Amino acid sequence: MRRRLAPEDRQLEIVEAAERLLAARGAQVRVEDVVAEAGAAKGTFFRYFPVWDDLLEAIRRRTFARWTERYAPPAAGAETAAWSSTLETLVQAFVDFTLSQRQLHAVLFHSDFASRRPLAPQAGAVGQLETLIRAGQAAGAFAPCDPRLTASYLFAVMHEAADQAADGADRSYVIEGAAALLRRVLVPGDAP
Amino acid sequence: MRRRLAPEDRQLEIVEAAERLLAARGAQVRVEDVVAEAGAAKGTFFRYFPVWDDLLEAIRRRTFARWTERYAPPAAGAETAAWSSTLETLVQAFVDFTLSQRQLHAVLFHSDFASRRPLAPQAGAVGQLETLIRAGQAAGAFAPCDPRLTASYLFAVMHEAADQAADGADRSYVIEGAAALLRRVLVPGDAP
Amino acid sequence: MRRRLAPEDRQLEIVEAAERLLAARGAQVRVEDVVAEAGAAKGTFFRYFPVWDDLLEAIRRRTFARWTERYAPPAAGAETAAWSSTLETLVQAFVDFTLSQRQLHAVLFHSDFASRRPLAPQAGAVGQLETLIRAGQAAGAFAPCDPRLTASYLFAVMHEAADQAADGADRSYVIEGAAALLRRVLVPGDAP
Amino acid sequence: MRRRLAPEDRQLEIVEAAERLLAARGAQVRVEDVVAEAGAAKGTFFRYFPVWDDLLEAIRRRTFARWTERYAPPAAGAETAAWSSTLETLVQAFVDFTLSQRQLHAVLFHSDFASRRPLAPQAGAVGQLETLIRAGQAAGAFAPCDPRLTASYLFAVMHEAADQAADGADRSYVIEGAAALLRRVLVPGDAP
DNA sequence: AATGAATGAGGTTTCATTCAT
DNA sequence: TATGAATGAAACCTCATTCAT
Repeated sequence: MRRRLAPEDRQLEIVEAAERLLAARGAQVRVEDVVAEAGAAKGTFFRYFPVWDDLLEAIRRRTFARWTERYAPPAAGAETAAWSSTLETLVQAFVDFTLSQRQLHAVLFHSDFASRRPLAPQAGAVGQLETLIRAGQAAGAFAPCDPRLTASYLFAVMHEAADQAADGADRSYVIEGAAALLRRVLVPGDAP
Repeated sequence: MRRRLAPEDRQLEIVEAAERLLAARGAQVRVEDVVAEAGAAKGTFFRYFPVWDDLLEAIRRRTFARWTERYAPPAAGAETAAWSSTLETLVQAFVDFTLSQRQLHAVLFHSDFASRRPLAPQAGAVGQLETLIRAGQAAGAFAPCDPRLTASYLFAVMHEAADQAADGADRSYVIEGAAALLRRVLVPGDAP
Repeated sequence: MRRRLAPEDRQLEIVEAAERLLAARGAQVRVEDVVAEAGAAKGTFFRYFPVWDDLLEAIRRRTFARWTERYAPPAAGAETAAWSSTLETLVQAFVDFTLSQRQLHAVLFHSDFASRRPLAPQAGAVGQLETLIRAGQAAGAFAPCDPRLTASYLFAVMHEAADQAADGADRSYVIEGAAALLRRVLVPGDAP
Repeated sequence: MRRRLAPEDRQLEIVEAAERLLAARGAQVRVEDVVAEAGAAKGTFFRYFPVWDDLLEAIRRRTFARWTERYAPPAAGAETAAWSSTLETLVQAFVDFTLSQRQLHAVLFHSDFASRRPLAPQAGAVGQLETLIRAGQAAGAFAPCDPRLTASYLFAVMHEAADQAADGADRSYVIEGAAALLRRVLVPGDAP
């Protein structure tokens, strides 16, 4: 049963099959499962992803793209009166996005893969947060600080919020807590 | 070549051998390597650690103990005039401690093991930080907040600082940045 | 169904199983076949022969040993009046020995293995022939020549005789032809 | 990028590409490498050579042709006063020819291919040697013997000489040794 | 005739874990 | 309690060959 496809299409089928399985079963997925789900042969898998981690990297890229689609930060120079609520929206979106794909999240960001294939520092939500901080500073709404370093720290907080929620903590509570933390760090005069 | 030892001694030999190897070679270490280093037989290993993760858990416990030895937080009720510098000392100690055992850190906290065997929320440095926050609040030096949740968030920041330093960022710079963040969050009136 | 054996015994079982299969089916044999025949598990095979060629090398050694058992050259210094018939006996023994294990011979000496794992020059029948030549020369029965080089050439002839016989040529005829050739080369005054 | 060629030209391109690669990298060469080098598609390869061994057979034929070009034996009935030096020339030419394409030689004559696709007995240098022996006998210069069988034996010696040289033995020495052996076998009264 | 994506059996190797001794 | 041989599922990967286009 040989189906000939354009390489991009075939690759896409494999990636989507893998995403489906990883979302459902987490790290237990094997090459064999993926090709079964994708209706392809083993050799075909290795044509597109010579090493398993290559697949995970592709999935990570897609996940970032999906996130960017879901949450677009205010454009630089935007007249945003309410920077505080922007922060809250961000945290909320991030936590919900992460919760919506727990298992996949664990595979991509809490596994050996994550240390074998480190991310560029400006990739994904961290880079986005950095951009947001720069915009807020340019607008005079955020306190001065190293945007990149602060972004990595505050992203760690958001990430932790998502992990807490995934572990059963109350979603709104952790979101509000994290958002408050971000406000205190970024917004001058934000009193406890 | 059978060496009879008290069970605790035998177990200790194995753990220490494993620590040595994990510190040097990270995640590549196998049961076989450990028993070779420890001078024990494979079956003996599994008597003490029925599955591999049990060994890692034991090592994690020891690592926490070592950390507690190295950094003791101010006792509750202590008269600490300088809570800000307490925070800085903590961040610094934590980053240095983590850097001193990078490979081991990666295995314990950035690998599949970490998600297979989640930590109790109050374990290790997080619990310590929670205690510290409560003490600061009791002394009226820290702003009111949920100590446990805030501890988990701020620990995430410290952890990120250590990872940044491990990735080659300037140690003092990331420490200072993280300490500043902790101050802003905890100390009322800490202006940017 | 776990059978615990002394390592040598288990290794022997595997080698013997492999020999049986190689003799019967030639180069088509796979690890899986061998372990099935030997009643062992795949992992057991690789404990003893980390690489397939290691197995073939072991079999080659055994084959040489078996040959040495079957044909012992005259001891150095022996009073052998009839060096010519010694040569004939040698050729005949060699051809018959080779014919008795054609398939195995092909695998060991006419396959990629042979070039991947070259033989020491004095190994097996070549070394034996060298010894024989030296003995004949010491007895004044053989013409002077480089014993090692000549041995390698005359062994090539014997080998070719065996291959011819394996290919269907008349056994006695090729043996007599090869023996005559050896005589002409080694025995002074042997007229055509 | 489809290039239309006369079938013979296309086939020739493939064979030449394969020869180049086999000469350089020996048995590691894959169909994929060959078509890349030849600028053809995989399917095209199999149009001309339905199985890989067909390619090797074609190359073997070309190698024989090249050899015949390089070394032409004295025509039957030629007046060759110096049959001994003819033998020496032959050995020398053969060893040098073989050395000039070691890797290719190994693939063609010391690999599984050689046993999967046996040669006709009169092919190549063996047949040539047979012809030479017949000519020498016709001229009364060589002793009587079965020309075909003797040719196969003496060719084995030449082959071994080439292998020795390829393994690092002194070229002139092994050539002289082999030539002397051929003389002793073929030329009556050639004393040691 | 040409292309190159797809196939899938084959093969090597690893290693946590088991269990006979 | 200790030993270490044995297990076997997995994982990874290759590559000659096929065949839809």
